[in-house]
Amino acid sequence: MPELLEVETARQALADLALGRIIAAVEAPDAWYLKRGLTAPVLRAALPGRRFVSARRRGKLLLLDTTPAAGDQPGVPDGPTLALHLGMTGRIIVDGHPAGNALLYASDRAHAAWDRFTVRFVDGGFVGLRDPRRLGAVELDPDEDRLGVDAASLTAGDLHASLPRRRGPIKAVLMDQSHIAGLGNLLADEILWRSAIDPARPASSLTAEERRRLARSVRTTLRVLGRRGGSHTGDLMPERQRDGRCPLDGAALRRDTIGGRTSYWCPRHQR
DNA sequence: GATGACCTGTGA
DNA sequence: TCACAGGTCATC
Repeated sequence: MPELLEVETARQALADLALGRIIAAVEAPDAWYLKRGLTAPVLRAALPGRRFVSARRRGKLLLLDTTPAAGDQPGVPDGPTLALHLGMTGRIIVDGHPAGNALLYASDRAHAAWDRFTVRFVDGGFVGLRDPRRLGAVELDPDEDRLGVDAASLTAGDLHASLPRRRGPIKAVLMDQSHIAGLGNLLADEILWRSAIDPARPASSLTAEERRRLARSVRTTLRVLGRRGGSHTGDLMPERQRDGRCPLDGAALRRDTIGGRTSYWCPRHQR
């Protein structure tokens, strides 16, 4: 479950290790993995000869900008932008080393068949996307604005502007990538638990004070769990099971489907 | 806005 | 053996 924090770890690895190296070849053996009309021949025409010049992230989407053409000096992004999505079980591999910790719900083994996409460099190294479950994706020049504000820079003002107009459960709104980008199921549950807000509450029913509390909780949760090592290090995580109990007050946690996802929450202090 | 499909490894 | 994990998209 790579959420914002895991994708950010991958972004840092790419920024540290993948920039400035000349691309030699692209391997895209799984056509289904290429989205929005992209094909392997298009990639092979677009990338070799260029270098990655910056590694960005918007929500859960990784973005690698490239230099204009072969021979041009690195530093000026003017070529196509390669977008990588990790889906549920994707991991970035740089020169054979996986970026970040092993994922929950995903095998930590390496199968050649799981290498869905690889960019090889002239120097012999490579950047790869390994994904057992095939729920990730590769795009070229994606529409970045289909994603909302990145959760890492969310402000109370953003929530004041949007939540009063939204009817759906607050948890579904937090996970709507076109509204706020980067939060997945685990982070959303942890944030709402820390905010003491019932995940099924209509977003429009939150008071201004609750919106402020929620925005603060998004920042705090990302910072704390980021330091601990990822989305799976939340206080609520060990109790995400049947018969789980609230780490705050000991109440029996509820397990409900909210926003289409399994949600754990405390009916005593989340209101 | 809610639901099911996609995909496949894992563990009960 | 089979429910379940869940990010995203198509469809209702």
